Amino acid sequence: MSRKKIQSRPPKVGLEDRQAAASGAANVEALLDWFAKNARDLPWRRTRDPYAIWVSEIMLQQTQVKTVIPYWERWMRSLPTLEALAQAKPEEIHKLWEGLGYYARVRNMQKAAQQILAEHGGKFPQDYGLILALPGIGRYTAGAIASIAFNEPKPILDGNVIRVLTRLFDIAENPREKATNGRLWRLSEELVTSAFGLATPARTHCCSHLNQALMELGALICTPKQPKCLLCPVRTNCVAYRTGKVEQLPNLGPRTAATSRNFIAFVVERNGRFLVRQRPVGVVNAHLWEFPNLEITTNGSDLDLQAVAQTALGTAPGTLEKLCTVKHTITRYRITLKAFRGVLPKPAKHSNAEERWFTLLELKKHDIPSAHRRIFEHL
DNA sequence: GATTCGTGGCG
DNA sequence: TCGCCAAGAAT
Repeated sequence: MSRKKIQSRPPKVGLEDRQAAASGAANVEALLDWFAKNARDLPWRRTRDPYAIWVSEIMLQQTQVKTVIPYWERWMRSLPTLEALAQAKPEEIHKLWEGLGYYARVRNMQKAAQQILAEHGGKFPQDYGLILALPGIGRYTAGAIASIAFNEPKPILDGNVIRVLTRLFDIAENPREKATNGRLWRLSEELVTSAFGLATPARTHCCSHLNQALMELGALICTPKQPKCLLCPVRTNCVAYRTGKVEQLPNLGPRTAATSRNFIAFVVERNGRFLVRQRPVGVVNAHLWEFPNLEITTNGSDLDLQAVAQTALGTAPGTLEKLCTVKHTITRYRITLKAFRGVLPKPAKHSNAEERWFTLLELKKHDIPSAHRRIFEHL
């Protein structure tokens, strides 16, 4: 014991967090008890299969639980094993992902599955460093899989945990700044390490449950607005609660403002088929199919529709009738997409983009970005 | 470190 | 309606 003091390396946890660490064990006990009674019955909580947990974690990146549930269930029915994913056709995995967004996630997942087959004999690696080395897996996801599937004492830090910890320890600095972010990771590590020490024969999932408890608390109690502090298991230790600053945290700073953009899309038909193009690699929604469209900079009142059609299609349909207007937001752009429908007498002569004429049935089977899928619903 | 990558839920 | 935000990663 005294040897430890003699070593006297700089403390991993800063002075400001000494007190926090001291109350750590109490917080961990309270969180584990609360989680045991209040955890939602989510489908991926019924398994400890690392593959199934991995799939859930990738889907849950920047995506709400409610949205993910049906996707996860469909995915696990279609591709129940790592081998199935590794061998699946790219079109199949894209279709299973359609509507979830961030499509690089699903391509990275298949790459990782193939890598696991090649390098780890098809067994999902248990070692944190090996998990972290897989494509599409960063520090958060590696920690989540290591702790949830294998009960390893690895920390996690996501939007929920940032909110819980900045409030619990009254951290007013911006969590996105490097120093503050590092401090939050260390606090998270303190908690999961403390949980690891509480393992008993009756409690064999301490790290898994502690990490999930932090996120569950953020999702159910320690919410961004109108947090339910009176129901919080750690409110007596929560500095922001005691000082009435809960709603002011976390301090994430200003967001980049949204800008408006306008697009015109053309739904052209010929012999019962519709013209679509595949978006090239390197742009938003790469690989997905959409109706030919063009961004316009005018406000639309003095728009020469035939000229726009000429540019977008290489030829102009005789008549164009308005089909629908779709509004959607993608990252920092507020997009208004006006769709017009027409018949093309001759084949459009065409651009470099991959181009097809699909029947409605074929269209339904392909991966289409959300905005264009809403146009499709009007057909 | 700042940007980019989608989409939908919710107040 | 509109802005915020969600089990982040890659570049």
